[in-house]
Parts: sequence; structure tokens; C-alpha cells
Amino acid sequence: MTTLPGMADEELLRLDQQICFSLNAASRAFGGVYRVLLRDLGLTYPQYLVMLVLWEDGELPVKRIGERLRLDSGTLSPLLKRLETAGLVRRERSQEDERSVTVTLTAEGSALRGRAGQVPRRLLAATGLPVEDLAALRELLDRVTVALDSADVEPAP
Amino acid sequence: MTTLPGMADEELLRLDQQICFSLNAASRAFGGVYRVLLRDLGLTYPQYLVMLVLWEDGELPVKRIGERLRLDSGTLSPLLKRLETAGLVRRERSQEDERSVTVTLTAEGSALRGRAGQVPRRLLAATGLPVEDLAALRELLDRVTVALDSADVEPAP
DNA sequence: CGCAATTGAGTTGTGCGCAATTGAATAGCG
DNA sequence: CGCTATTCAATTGCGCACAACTCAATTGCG
Repeated sequence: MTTLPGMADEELLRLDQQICFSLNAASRAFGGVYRVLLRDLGLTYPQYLVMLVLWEDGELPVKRIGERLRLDSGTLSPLLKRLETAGLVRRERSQEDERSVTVTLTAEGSALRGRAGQVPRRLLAATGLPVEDLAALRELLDRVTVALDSADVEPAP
Repeated sequence: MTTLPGMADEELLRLDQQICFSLNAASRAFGGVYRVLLRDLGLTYPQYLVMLVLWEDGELPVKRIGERLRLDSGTLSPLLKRLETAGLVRRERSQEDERSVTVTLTAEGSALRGRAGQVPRRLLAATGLPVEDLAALRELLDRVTVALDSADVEPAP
């Protein structure tokens, strides 16, 4: 792993600041636009993510949803409970394995897909970037994610 | 605003999905590395951001901190109270303007800067990307942030 | 088979982000 | 000058992320 030899800690402190600021700002900016786009559907952004995977697969165990979205039960359990209260989803213990809970779309949940149809187009338009740039952005993000996930950072400085 | 005319809603749904996944994953990956690096200092990542701006300026009113980090009082008030409890920071009402609260580093807070010196270097190394790629990433993130912030998305789909 | 280890959901507690509101201090206008 | 509008911090309420834990069901090993 490169140690960035030619730079003083002071400079790095600033560069570091810029990178985390940029990522943070972008993340919050996306969140803000999604919030507006989804308000009408009564969904938050993480709830929208869950609905996306359910719209693809119809029904899934909680475990699979968590794997797809990298969310744990501490996040999913209350979130799914809210989706159930909203009438979009049903939760039932699996019969083959009583530990597992299967999440199924209700008719209302499936119907919501139609109303969500314009969300991606409007979001991509709001980014103001051509599709090629978005692809480049995604590629960089994925590379940095893989590296960060596999970098085992030692706790002690 | 362009409507990305040549693509079906289905394709856009996937692209949209991929982009939010990637951004989400990157954000969480950064968070995880920062968490490990900062554990020792007793700081969370947002607390670290506040310390960064204080290390630069020594003392700042809450308002200015919020402007720099784009955080509102609902986030900053309890966060600063925790930093004060940890002994890193003092909070005092300004005398010129009694509405304003000035946040000042304590000796302990200033001293923490030394121990944080290796954090940026270690973080940048963990990204596994050359500095030019990180600059490109930052540039794309900033562009998309500006666009998203200035795009006034209409609430109704 | 029987018991320990693992797995899957759920719960609790802490901290952050955002919206909406409160309350006090200041600024600005008539 | 006096009243209204604005500004600043703090608070409340909700939802999410993460860690640590509980508990039941299942797996697997001796």
C-alpha cells in the first residue's frame, strides 16, 4: 500500500478533509433529492431500496434483503415493520425454517411500482451529469469501496 | 433539464439502483474505516469533522461550524455537548451577540490534533487509489452535488 | 442420538440527519 | 422609539446505521 511519501501531514489533513466533505455532501445531496421524489409515495430512501429489490423478486426472506442491501436486522426489522404497517408488505415465518421470515409484497405494494416509475429518470436528470460521467463516478466509487472493505486497518494509531 | 430520451424506465431503474447502491456502499465503507481509525481518539466521524474545522480556526461560533460542514443545530447542539463533556471543547455565549454561542478548543482538544495526525494518511492509503483518481472522484462528486443542490425537483410525480 | 455451535430475527442503546417548533436576542422599518 | 421580522441555538420527534445482546430454531459433531 502506498504511503504517499512526498506530503506533509498538514497537507494530507486538508486533502482528507476535502474528500470526506465531498463524499458527505454528495451523499446528503442525493438524499435530499430522493426525499422530495419519494415523499409522495410515503417512502424514505432506505424503504425505497427495499421496495426495489422486492419489485424485482416479489418475495424474499429478510436475510436475502439484508445481503442485497448490506443492511442488518437492526435496521431491517423496524423498517419492515413500518412497511407492513403502511400495508405495502406482509411478513410471515417460513414453514421450512421457522427462524426465517419471508417478506411478500401486497397488492398495494406491487401497485406502488407504477407510481415510482418516474423516480429514476427524474433523479438522473437532477444530477446534471451525462450518463457516461455517472458510469465513471460509479466505477470510482466501486473501486474505492472494494479497497476500503478489504483494507484491514489496524485499530491503534 | 434533459429527459434522457433513449432509455426505457426499466433500464433507468437499474442504473439508478446501481448508482445509489454504489454511493451508499462507498459512504458506509468510508465510515467503517474512519470508525476504526477514530475509535482510539474517542471521536465519531462527524465529531472528527467538527474538530478538523476547529483545529484550523481555533474557535468558531456554532453558526460558522454549521455552514462549513452543512450541519444544522439539530445535529450540532447535542454533538457539541458531547465534545464538551469529553473535555475537548468549551461553549460560551458571545458577548457581542447573546444569541450566538462560541465554541473554543480546550488544551486537551488542541492536543488531540497530534494524535490525529496519522489518520488522513492511513485513510488515503486504505482507499487504494492513486491521488489523481481521488481528485477525479472528488471532482465528480462536487459537480453532482452542485447540480443536485441547485436542481429544484418538483414534489409531485 | 444428544449436546454444543451456528444461524436468523428481533431488541436495546447510542449517535447522526432532517423537519418543525420554541424562545430569546437582535435588526429593521414605520 | 416601538413593534415586527429575522436570526441563532436548542429541543423534540422520527428514521436510519451500527454494536451488542437475546432467544428460538437448526445444524453438525462426537
